[in-house]
Amino acid sequence: MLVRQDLSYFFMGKKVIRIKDIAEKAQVSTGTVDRVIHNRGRVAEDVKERVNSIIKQLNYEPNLMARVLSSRKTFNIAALIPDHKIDAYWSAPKSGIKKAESEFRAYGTKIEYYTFNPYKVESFVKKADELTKEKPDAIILSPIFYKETLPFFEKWKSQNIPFVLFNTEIHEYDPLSYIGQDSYQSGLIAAKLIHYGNPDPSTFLVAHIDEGTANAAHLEKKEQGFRDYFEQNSLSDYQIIRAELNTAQLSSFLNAFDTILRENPELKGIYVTTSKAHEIANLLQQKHIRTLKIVGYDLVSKNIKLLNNGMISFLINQHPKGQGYWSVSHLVDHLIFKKEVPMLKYLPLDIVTKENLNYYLDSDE
Amino acid sequence: MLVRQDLSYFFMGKKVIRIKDIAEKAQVSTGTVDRVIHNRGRVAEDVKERVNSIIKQLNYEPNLMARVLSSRKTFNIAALIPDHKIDAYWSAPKSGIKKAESEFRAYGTKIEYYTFNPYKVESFVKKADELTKEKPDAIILSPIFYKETLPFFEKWKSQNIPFVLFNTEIHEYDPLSYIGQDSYQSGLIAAKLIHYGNPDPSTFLVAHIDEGTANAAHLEKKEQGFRDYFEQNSLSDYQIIRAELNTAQLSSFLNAFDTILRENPELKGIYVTTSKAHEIANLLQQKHIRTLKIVGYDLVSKNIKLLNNGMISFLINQHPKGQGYWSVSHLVDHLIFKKEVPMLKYLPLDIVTKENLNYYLDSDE
DNA sequence: TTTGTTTGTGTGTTCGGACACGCAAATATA
DNA sequence: TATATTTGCGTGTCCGAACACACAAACAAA
Repeated sequence: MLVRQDLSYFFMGKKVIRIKDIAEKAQVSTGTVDRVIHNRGRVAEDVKERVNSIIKQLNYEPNLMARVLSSRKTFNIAALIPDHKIDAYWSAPKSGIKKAESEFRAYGTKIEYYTFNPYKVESFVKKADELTKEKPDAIILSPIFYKETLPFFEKWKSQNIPFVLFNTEIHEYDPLSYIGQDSYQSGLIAAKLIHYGNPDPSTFLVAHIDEGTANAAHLEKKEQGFRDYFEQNSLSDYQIIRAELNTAQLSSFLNAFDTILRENPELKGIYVTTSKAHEIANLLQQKHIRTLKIVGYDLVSKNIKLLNNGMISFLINQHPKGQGYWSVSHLVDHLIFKKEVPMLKYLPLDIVTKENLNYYLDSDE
Repeated sequence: MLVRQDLSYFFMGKKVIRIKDIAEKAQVSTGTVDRVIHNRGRVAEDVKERVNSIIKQLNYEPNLMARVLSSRKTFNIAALIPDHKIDAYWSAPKSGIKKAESEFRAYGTKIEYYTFNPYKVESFVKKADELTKEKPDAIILSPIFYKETLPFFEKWKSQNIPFVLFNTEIHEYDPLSYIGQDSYQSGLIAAKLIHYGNPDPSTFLVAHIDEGTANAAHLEKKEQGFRDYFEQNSLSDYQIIRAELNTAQLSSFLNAFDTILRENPELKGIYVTTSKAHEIANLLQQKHIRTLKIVGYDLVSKNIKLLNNGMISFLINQHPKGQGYWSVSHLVDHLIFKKEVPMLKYLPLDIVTKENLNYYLDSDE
């Protein structure tokens, strides 16, 4: 008969501590140590303290492999996200979620998708209701409807279901974690880029296109960052104007834009705070106007085309794929590995030109 | 007595395949399946085929947790890297390696560091010799000395020790993987940035500072990218000049630079292809020249200071930390998880301004 | 005092895979 | 033919942690 002896092995000169080692040192059984670790009760107070102090002293770190393997739970994560068939932007976060899903599948995570129409509140509420009924172990969502989301937060909170937000930040009922971009900083960057390309005093337009109240806070922060750049650098001879445009009503959109062009002959740059820079760029292309610098957001295909032909100067990439990925990753760290996860994770803001576009298109963060 | 029955559990509707399941279906024992999987021989040919076809058919994916847990090997990885006390640039890759080390410690990886003086070949050779004697399970290195590295590659190759290169690319004796930046593309980007800020025809300087032959290929590629940008965009009325400067001999450096300034009154921008943009920026600051746009590389503290006060317009970040991290990560994927790893990984090129600097300073990729 | 419940602790099985060993049958060598 | 060796396959233990269960002692209720 084979008996491999108890190695209690060493790693980098240090003994690797197992529950068994703690048990021996504390003169109790592994079961007791386990009960202490998981606070499952049924342990005498003095023993508990003794074990805990030994755990601390030996700097015990549980073996995650063994933990995952032995407690073979499956965690159901619900992802409440906008339908990418309706707004292409959302395909990136989804692919990030999918990437994480496949990476963490082995740990027993399962993701159920609830997709809603980003332009219809009812659709959001309906899906959120469905999801809540299923009582998932955790939730990922982009709460683009502020008012309607709050009651759900309350419910999840009371049911102790952790949720992670991405893309859109809501502070109330603190989520486990928020993954997103720093809108204010991105406004600063946009300003820098536009200013850098137009060193002489002129007029710049901040255009909020096609996003109503849903993202209002974000857009405001972006605009504030943009304006503050000029303020901070004492560039008071630059004029910043703003416009809210909606391409749904095409003719009024065209009119409004024409008016802006007419009334601002000194206009040299446009900062589009949403992913709709292509709407403006297309228009300018049709009008054969090539003197305006456009800075926009997000690597959606329509933007990419116009970045490549030079109509758009820069796109700021908010790592939408990374947002999806990290949302899941944080949840897995929390649920499975019981790690502390940061409450806030701002993803980097990448400045994308046609020259470095390739990296961001299929970067697998 | 408790008997938990064999669950052969389901996940997302699909049965999760274990060795046991394969064994049952193939009417053999798990030991046999194991021998097939690991090609340990001692299996009849027909059985082997049967098992293999079932593995394929059921799309068996080994449980990595279980694998790591049961085969409790420790892998010794040797990291051969330049001393960051001599050149600050190298602290970033090292911190990336350390990050990966702590992340993968649980999988049984141990990293031994061999640091050499990046300015002394002998130092490199000595450390490489030491390392080779230790017969590590894998090697990570930045082969900044081309000629001297080749014999080691040969040796490691013959000893079947996989090695990963980062930062500096050498094609011969193909490494397991190369992690680095696309120098040519970064030249293009630099050109775009400098041109964007100087739309009117003028002169630009490509300055190679303080790096001799070690990085020659890289620097050439950068310059080529820079020049090609103007070519591709038919900007033939821009003049591109080049200079190789060495700050070690200070007076000749100053003289050379003065000459350049004197002879090129139309000079509007400087592209520093190394991490030494601060040398130029400092000089210009002393001379109170603020009309030149400088684009350089790497977030070393001296550069950061000058980025923040506006002397340097942009820094291109080559993700040095990520290079270290991904080197280890690829090795772990290969050694432990037996995954396919890409032969080439170009990390993104980030355009850093003082506005988005924060993200890159402690971004934990 | 007897019976029931709570508290404290130890034991044994399991997760999926790796590998050492046992052992019979087939084949080779004497 | 007797003895060695190789080949093919099964069994059992272990990795470290989780958790179900067994069971004695302490305490409470009858």
